[in-house]
Amino acid sequence: MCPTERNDAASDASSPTSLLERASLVLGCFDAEHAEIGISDIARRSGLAKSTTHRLAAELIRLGLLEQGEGGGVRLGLRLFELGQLVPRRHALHEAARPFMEDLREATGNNVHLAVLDGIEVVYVEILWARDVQPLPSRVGGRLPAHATGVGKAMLAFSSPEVVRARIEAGLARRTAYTIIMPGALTRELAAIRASGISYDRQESAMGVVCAACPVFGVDGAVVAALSVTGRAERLDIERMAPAVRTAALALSRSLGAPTPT
Amino acid sequence: MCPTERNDAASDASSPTSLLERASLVLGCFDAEHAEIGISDIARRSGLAKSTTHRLAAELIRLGLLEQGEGGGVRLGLRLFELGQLVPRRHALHEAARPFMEDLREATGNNVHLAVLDGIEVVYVEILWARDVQPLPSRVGGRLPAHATGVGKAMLAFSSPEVVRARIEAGLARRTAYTIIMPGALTRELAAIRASGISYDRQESAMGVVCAACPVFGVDGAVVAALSVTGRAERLDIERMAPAVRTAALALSRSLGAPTPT
DNA sequence: CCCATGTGTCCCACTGAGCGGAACGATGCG
DNA sequence: CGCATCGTTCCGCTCAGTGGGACACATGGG
Repeated sequence: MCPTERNDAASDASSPTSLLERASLVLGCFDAEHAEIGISDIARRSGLAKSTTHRLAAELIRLGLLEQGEGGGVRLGLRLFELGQLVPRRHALHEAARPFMEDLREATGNNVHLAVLDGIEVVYVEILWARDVQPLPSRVGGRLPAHATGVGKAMLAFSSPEVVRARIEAGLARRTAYTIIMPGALTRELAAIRASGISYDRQESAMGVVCAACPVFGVDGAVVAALSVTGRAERLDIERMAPAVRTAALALSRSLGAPTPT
Repeated sequence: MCPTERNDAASDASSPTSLLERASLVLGCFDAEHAEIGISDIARRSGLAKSTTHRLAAELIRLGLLEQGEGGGVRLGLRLFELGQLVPRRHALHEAARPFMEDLREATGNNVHLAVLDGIEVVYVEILWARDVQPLPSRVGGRLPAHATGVGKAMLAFSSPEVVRARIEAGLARRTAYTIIMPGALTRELAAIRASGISYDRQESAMGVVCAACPVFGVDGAVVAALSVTGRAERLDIERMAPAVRTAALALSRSLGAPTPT
């Protein structure tokens, strides 16, 4: 429903100039809720001409980036999954972080998240679910604005001022009643995180969801990721989780070759 | 080393006509061993002109499909990981198969693989490693010729004759001394698998690696995946594993809504 | 029953996006 | 120092890609 508004938000107003941009627009039409889409639907969402979409889709299918679905529509192809598994930012972290994440789940009994910063947004790279799987909105490969998540704030706090400025200038979109939307409030929050080394999310990204997060540093001392323990507000005491998260994040940072913090 | 031969194998001899094909060639230059590559290197591998490669890479970076590496080169971007997580063929299976795969690892104590058939090759969708992680060559997102793997033969055996013919016509490449390379031998092997419901890999894909695999069926009764228990030849008695693999595959098929086999 | 509206597919004249040879400055190795 | 190779930039030519329009087919309401 409301099939035309996606394009307005995605491609601003200018028609895409390059073919690759058009193809990228087509790929961007898919999400977790829309796994298989028809040609006309894609054309509508992406704002491309139907004939263009058709030809583009046919080519993408030939390359394995899309594939013919069962309901006559098309869906993302296995080749994308293959390529996705090779992404270094994800791969290297995945390997290194896995044991520490398992420790953290064992110690806290809660959901453990690993995320990286991509520009001004966070991308979840790995999630370990707690034993009693309580459905959380987060998803591996999912993308959220950095200012509205625990892991995002943890990484922003230790990023360059340019990144923080870019985040603010792009707008601090509200996600819940608790989301930090004032630039001044965000700056103060980041200073507090920098001082304490721990970042809390008190229902700022989704109602009823809280987390405690810590930054993870790489060889050059720059922040490369963030770890968090996440759960439902009524069950999880995030202050009590802080030491465990911090310990795991420090251990992971050390194993990545980060210089020992002063 | 030998930087020019990749292109000869990948793009046959004809220069790629479409821009998307060129971009796909660039993305295809990356693998597990080559996570970050320079522009000139990509140009050499893909057979494209250096200026073309440069412009292409810049655009792919703009779209998030590539990103600037640390050593001056470029690497696959996070957006590819994102898209890869949305691939339905992987996603739906992943969710459904996980508990059965864990059962199987628990029951056998060995490595459990889940793979799907993509054309005439298999792609590993999920791998659960045994407690004592003995390094196997398989990798999530990895791709192998179907005729040379246990999971591949399991799926070929229950695929349409056209798929089998396509596999044979594309050539039964040898991977080890035990790989089935004669079309007649493959046809006979597939008939045996069809009869018994179980497929064995006796060091046919890699020396020292054996597995027992079973097909997994979907709603329409067509094969959608394969499960296997894999291990090192000197430690794993694959005949003893067969009942467990078969049980898990049947249970998974049933949970996917497959019609009960006659 | 037909018409209206949806789908996926195909055609083709026009044009501007992309190609790649060439040249550039920076770096590094012998 | 010269030579090689790196990433980057420029620019004229040309053919790949565009998109409006037409088509066959399925659906479903009057």
